[in-house]
Amino acid sequence: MSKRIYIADDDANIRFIIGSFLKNEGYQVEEFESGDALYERFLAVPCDLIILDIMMEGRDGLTICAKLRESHSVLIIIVSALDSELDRITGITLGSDDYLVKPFSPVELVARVKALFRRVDLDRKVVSADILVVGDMRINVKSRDCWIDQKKVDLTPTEFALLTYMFQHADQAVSRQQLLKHVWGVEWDADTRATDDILKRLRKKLVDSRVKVESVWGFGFRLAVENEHEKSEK
Amino acid sequence: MSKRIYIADDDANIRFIIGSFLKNEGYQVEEFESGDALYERFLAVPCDLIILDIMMEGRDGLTICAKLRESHSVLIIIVSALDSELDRITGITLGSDDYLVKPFSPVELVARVKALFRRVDLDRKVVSADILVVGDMRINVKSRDCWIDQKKVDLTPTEFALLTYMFQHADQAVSRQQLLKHVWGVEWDADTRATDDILKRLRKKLVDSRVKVESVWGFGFRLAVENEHEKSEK
DNA sequence: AACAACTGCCACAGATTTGCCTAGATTTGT
DNA sequence: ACAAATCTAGGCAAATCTGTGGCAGTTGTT
Repeated sequence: MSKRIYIADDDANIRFIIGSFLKNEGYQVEEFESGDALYERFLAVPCDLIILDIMMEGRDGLTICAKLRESHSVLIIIVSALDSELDRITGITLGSDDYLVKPFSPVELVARVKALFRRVDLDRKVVSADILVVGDMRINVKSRDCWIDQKKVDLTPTEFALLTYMFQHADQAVSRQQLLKHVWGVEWDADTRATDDILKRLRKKLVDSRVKVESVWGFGFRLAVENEHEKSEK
Repeated sequence: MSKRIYIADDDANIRFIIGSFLKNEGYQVEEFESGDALYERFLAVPCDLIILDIMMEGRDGLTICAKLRESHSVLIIIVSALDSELDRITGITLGSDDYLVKPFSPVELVARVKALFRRVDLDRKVVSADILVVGDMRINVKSRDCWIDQKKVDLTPTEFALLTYMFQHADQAVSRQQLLKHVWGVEWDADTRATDDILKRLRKKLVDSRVKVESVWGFGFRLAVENEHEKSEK
C-alpha cells in the first residue's frame, strides 16, 4: 500500500521539487499552498506523513502541527528557513517528528521520510495499536480502560464503544446515523436520541479532561481537544 | 496495562517535550524537577522506566541511578549534555540500560524506550514457556499445578484451563465468548453462564493472592494484580 | 454400590445501564 | 425580534448484568 504524503509550502518551486522527488519514490503526494488548506484536506482524507513549512501566511506551520498532534499521530516533518536553536526546540515541542532547515537537499528529505516510515512500520509489527491517545486522554482497547492523565475513568459498555469510535475519528464531525450504525450496529433509520443520551453521560465523565465532545448543530458530534491558546481567543 | 515512566530533568522544556512524545505513545508519564523528587515518588509508586538527566542540582543523576539499582530492577535511560567517553562508561556501569546525549531527537528517545520495553517483554515470554507468572502467582502448564507464593493451590481441570487462558491474557479484558471458544471449545453462540460459575469458584481460591479476577461490566473479565500503591491512590 | 468431586443450571436479590420523556435553554432563519 | 427547530439536563422505569447459594446430573474412585 503506497503511503500518502501531504506537503504545505507557499513556495511553488519548493513544493514542486519536493513533490517530484517523493513521487519518484512511489509515494502518493498532494501539495498545498497553505497549512490551512492542508489541514482541511487532512480532516477529510488523513495521510501518513506531512511536510510543513513553518514560515507561511495564515496560521503558521507550528500551529497546524500542534493542532494535528492533539488528536492524531500522523508523522510530521517541519521545514524552516530559520536555523535558530529556539525554533528547533519549539518545533519539536509541538510534536514534529523531524526538522529540516532550508536549504536542504531533496535527497536528505527523502532519506528522512524513509527513515520515519521504517520506524513506524517496525512499531506496527510489534506493538499493535491498542492504545488510542487524544489530548490528555488515552483508552486501551485491549484492557478496556480509559484514563484522563493519571486518573482512571469508569465507562459503561456503550460509552466505551462510543468513545472508541470518537477517538478513531477525532476532529471529524460524526453524524448520529454513523454512530448508530457503528456503535449500536443499527442499520435502519432509527429515530432515536440514544446517541445524545450516551454522549450526555460521557460529557459528565470528561469534565476534568481537555478532550471535549462538541455538538455539530443539526448534524452530530465532534471530538475536540480544548486548547489553552484557543480558549483565550474565544 | 500501560507502562509507567518517570522523567527527571531540571529543564522544564525538555521535560515537556519528552513527556508529550511519550504520552502520545500511550505511556503513563510523570515529570520531576529533580532526581530526588523522582526517587521519593518511586519509593511510593514504582514505575517501569526512568529517564534521568545526570546534570542536575541536588544529588546528581548517577547517584540516583545507583541508588535505584541497589534494590530495584527498573529500566533506566540516562540523558546527558556531556559527551565524554568517561561519563558514558560511568553511567552504564552504574546500571543504566541506555544512554543518550543531548541534543537528541524525541523520536530517537521514543525508539529507545520502545526497544527496551520490547526487550524485557520478550525476556519474560521466553522464560515462561511453560511457567506463567502473574503477580504473586505462578502456574506450571506442564506439571499442571498452581502456586500462590509458596502455597500450592488445587485446581480442577476447567479451573486450570481457564486460569491458564487468563494468565496468557493478563491485564486484558476477555469476553465470555472468547472464554467459551478457547477454554470450552464452543463455537456457537451459547447462552450460558458457565464461565461465571468457574470464575466464581476460582475467585474463592484466589482470595489469598494479589491476583484478582475483575469483572468488566457488560463484557467479561480481566485478570489484574492488586497493587498496593494504586489502591491507596483511589 | 456408595461416595466424592466436578460442572452446569436455576432463581433471586441487588446494582447498573440505558432509552425515553419532559421542561427549559440555545441556535437558526425570516 | 420572533417562531421553529434543535440541543441539554434531570428524572424515571424497564431491561440487563452480576454474585450467591442451592441443586442435580455426570464422572471417576473406592
